Amino acid sequence: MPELPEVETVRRGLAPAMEGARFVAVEVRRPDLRRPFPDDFRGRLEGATVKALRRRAKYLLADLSTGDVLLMHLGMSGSFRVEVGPDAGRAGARLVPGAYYHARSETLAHDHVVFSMSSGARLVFNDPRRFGLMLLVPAAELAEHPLMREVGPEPLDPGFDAARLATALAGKAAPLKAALLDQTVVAGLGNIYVCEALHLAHLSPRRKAGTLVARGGVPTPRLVALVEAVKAVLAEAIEAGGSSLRDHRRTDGTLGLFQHRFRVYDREGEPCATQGCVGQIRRIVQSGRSTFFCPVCQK
DNA sequence: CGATCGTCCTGCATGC
DNA sequence: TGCATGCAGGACGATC
Repeated sequence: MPELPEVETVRRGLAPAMEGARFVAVEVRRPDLRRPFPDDFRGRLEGATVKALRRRAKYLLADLSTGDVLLMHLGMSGSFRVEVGPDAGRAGARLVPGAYYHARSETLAHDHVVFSMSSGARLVFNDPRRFGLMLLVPAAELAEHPLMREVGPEPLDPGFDAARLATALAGKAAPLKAALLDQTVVAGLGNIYVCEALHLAHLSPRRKAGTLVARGGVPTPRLVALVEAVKAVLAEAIEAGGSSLRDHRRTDGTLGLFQHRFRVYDREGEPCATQGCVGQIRRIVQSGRSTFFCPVCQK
């Protein structure tokens, strides 16, 4: 699913429809996502105003006027679509000048949650595989919530740097691929962007994570390059509106574009894109998941 | 404690 | 065409 760039793209799409708007009606059509919905989910949301819509790791966080935070995760296949009513032109214009939004549609298969907002927008959460999640957490408890407590640094924040990553990776025997997928090491990376970042940094996904840290916990030049690669790949992907494979679309229905810029992901057998490299992209399986890399230039 | 593995669920592509 | 199999952007809980 949605990794950090896709979740951030969704956040940017939802924000104009949610921020400053009130939940007028909340419909839960299917209460059994990854976890059951909280008791009185509807009652706690209706009437509440969204103060801000934030993202942390792959979670969307809506700060509510009631003191609750609505925490949402898209799982593997979750998406939102923003619909505006018969007054589509007006409402759409009010949401984002020039942006296209869905006209109000019939309910589709796997539409599990519908938020009707005072902005005039209907926000429909669709999730075929039902790995998604919605919870309400009192704001004061958010930082210590089990889902948030262990989450690592935001990779695009200045606080995520080589020194910070060195601390997390020091002594780790796990392959770099697995270490970067670990949300406590760095937040928001998933299978695609780990593959892409490792290729950009010319690092093998099979290399032991601890080998990027020199004695005394000092980051090696390779680790510095990895941090730069992670930031660059994520920033470029957000700029492109994320990647659209099977499920992910932007909230206005348009496709993200970053999949056209994959250098390794799902490119098994293709020539390596690294300047001057004669390698061919290979697919291997690590901890049960596909890894794509170039065995020639990734060391 | 840390590191793997299986599992949740549905849809789609592939191959026989 | 029909069916079986495997695979998919995530992450938790069990297990070693």
